[in-house]
Formats: sequence, structure tokens, C-alpha cells
Amino acid sequence: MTRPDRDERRQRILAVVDSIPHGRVATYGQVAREAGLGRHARLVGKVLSELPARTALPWHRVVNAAGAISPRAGDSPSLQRRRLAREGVRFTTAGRIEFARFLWRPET
DNA sequence: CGGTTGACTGTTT
DNA sequence: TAAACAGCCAACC
Repeated sequence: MTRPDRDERRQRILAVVDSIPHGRVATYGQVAREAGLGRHARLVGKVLSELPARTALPWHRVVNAAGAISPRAGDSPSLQRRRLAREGVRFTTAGRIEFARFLWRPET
């Protein structure tokens, strides 16, 4: 089997993000592994950073391994936080998400 | 071909 | 608990 090209990797990543259930979160590394891309957490971040602003994809359900919203170049992460809060995802006073309650655990 | 970048992560201070 | 460090690797230049 040939190594997936750039577009295919991107498509796999987007498909995984799209499958994260409402009210749950996944880490960048988790998305990469689910997409069959091993240690490409950073690639996941790169792909998400290029999404159009109006996308219907639930990109806000992807957080870092510390359970926090990763800082990014442009705007503030408050939008992501609001979207998660609206889905019932709670944050600790330290601004972290409790994986014990909200981490997505895909079956099989 | 070589160096830099980065919505990352696990380990060590 | 938090910051620093080191490892990571595709994408870009």
C-alpha cells in the first residue's frame, strides 16, 4: 500500500474530526492516530488552521493533550471555549477540560 | 539538499 | 502545578 499523499491525509483528518460526537473532545494526537497517521499531531493542527472560517466541521472539539485550548497565532481561543461550553463541556478553574468526563472514546 | 516552522506531546526540572 | 526541554515530522522556502 502506497503512502497516503497530502490530500488524502488531509481528508482522513477532516473525516475523523467530523466524527467527534457532540459534547466530547479529542486531542490532536488522538485524531492523528484515528486517521492512521501515527505521530502527526502537529499536522492535525496545521490542517485545522487552514479551515475556512465558516466550515461546518466541529474543529472546536479538538484540544491539546493537557486538556486545554492550544494558543494560536491569530485570534483568541474564546470562540472555541464558548462553543464547547454550549455543548456542555465544562472547564476547571485552571481552564482545563476533565478528560475523565469529556474525552471522546471511539469504540473498536 | 538543508534549515525553519508549528492549533503537538511526553519527560524532566 | 507549571515551565522548560527534547523529540517529533510534514510542509515550506
